Amino acid sequence: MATVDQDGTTAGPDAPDDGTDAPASRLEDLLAARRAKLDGIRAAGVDPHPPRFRPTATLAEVHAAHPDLPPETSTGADETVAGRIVARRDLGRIAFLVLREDGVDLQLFCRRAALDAASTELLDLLDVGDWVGATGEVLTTRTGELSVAPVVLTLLGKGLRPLPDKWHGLGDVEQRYRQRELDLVVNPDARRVFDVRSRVVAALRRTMEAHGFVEVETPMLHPIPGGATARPFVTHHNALGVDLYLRVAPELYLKRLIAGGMRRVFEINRSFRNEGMSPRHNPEFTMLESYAAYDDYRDVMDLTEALLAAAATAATGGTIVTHADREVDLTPPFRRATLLDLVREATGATDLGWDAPRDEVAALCRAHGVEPDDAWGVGRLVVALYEELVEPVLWEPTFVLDHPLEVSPLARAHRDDPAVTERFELIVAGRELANAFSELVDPDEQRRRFEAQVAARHAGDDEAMHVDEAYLRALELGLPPTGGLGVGIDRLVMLLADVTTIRDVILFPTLRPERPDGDAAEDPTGV
RNA sequence: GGGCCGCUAGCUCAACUGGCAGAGCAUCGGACUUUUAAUCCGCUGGUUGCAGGUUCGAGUCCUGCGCGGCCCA
Repeated sequence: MATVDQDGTTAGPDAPDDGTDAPASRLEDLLAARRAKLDGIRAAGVDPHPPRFRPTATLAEVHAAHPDLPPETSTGADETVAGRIVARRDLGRIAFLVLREDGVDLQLFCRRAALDAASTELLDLLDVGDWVGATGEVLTTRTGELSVAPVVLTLLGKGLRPLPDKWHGLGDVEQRYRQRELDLVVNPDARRVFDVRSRVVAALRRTMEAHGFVEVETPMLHPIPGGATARPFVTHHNALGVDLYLRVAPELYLKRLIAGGMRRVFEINRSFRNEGMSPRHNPEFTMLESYAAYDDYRDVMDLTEALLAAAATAATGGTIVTHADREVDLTPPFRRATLLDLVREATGATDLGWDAPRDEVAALCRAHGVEPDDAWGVGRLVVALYEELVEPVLWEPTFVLDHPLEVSPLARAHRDDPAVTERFELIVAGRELANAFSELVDPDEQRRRFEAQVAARHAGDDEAMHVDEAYLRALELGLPPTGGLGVGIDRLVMLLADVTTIRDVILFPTLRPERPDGDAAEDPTGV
């Protein structure tokens, strides 16, 4: 094979060339070359998968401990570091390896004469992609680059597959999503986005806790899908012999906790909607939902502002962020405007009201390129105008208030106008980031709303809700006034990390499975 | 679901109007004691997404399929 003699010693520069060296270019050959080195490592008595390693410092810590050293400085400090080799430059009796750990790079300045015998042998068998530990002095090279000059190299894990191009990285978006691990190794921006995501979620949790909320976890397997108008995924429980639905929202269970006397609860977790995919929709996505006893939707607006300001600060250091080459000012307070006023403004129909004749509103829709559905009432028609004309162009954060009752089956009717609900959506950069309302807590009214949903379902709306008797029973137990909030975490991270597709903020976005080659795939459930 | 675009070596990309499938990087062999996409010399590497069709000849044209992207629903 390529570099290993039959007795397992390396075929280095001094070894005789027996002329059997296989070329290595096709993937198959690249893999074979690395396996040959793995064999050589084992033959040398080295465990390629050691059970444990103890660095004395992370690469980031080495950088932090030795800032701004002039060239050719010896620090006298010995460290043991570890990472993956992402670049290798061989210069005769010297080799430079670049280690990467947690997104931080550090150079190893390997003088063969300084390495012990085993490490010298190992050096010849190391490839880009391998995990390695190194012990030696921290110093700077002639060009001033901070480096560790190892005396000992330790193999921590052999990479058997080649890494993508060191300069161009991995460009194929499909591979980036299917093999996110590769994306994370070679594309620093992928790493940055998920660092932002982690900081944002942590900041949201801290803020909720600071506001007295308790984190809970409610079922993902629902006997009746509820809490949002959306098509669910169906699954099956074998032992119970029943179909269950992956939740489209945790809302109803969380409000049952308020009925049970938990004053303030929140959940950060996945929901699932069986709908089309787009740069803004993934079938599974993450929401923060919270419910607070005694609050109304105005209180929830204050909470929402605090959450966004905290998230923006965690992500970028401040509340003014850049998205798609434009500035977004997330400094509270945010603009507040009713949906009706925004539609009046956008259409010029200044006298538009919820009691307008349906025909007139439908005509207004057509005049603005919106095709009205026969099943839609005035409320839904005005929302259609809003979604077409207003939402996409709202750039600065805006609380859009008081959605029509027709499209808000779980929200309390407005205290001043029975045609609308006490509801808001927060729009930033043309996208809905949050949805909230003063919750409907009257069980009789809720039952009437559910029944209207069932009627809509029978009329062909397969996103309409079902009657959820367990939820109604909880409402009959009695709820105090309650303010509820849902925040789309994925979209929030998109905004704050300045990316335009949801797949870039989800580590493993949903994709059509790769077709199995050869025999047909077995049923993975084993039933 | 519909429309448009893409799929060529491990990676990033070329290949004119249908006429011998190429480059850089990586790999492999060699040189080199301070490199930074190291450099230099040499060699390799292909089911052009898959299946058909048209043609003397298909990466290129046609049909179907697969996967992805964008737009629309």
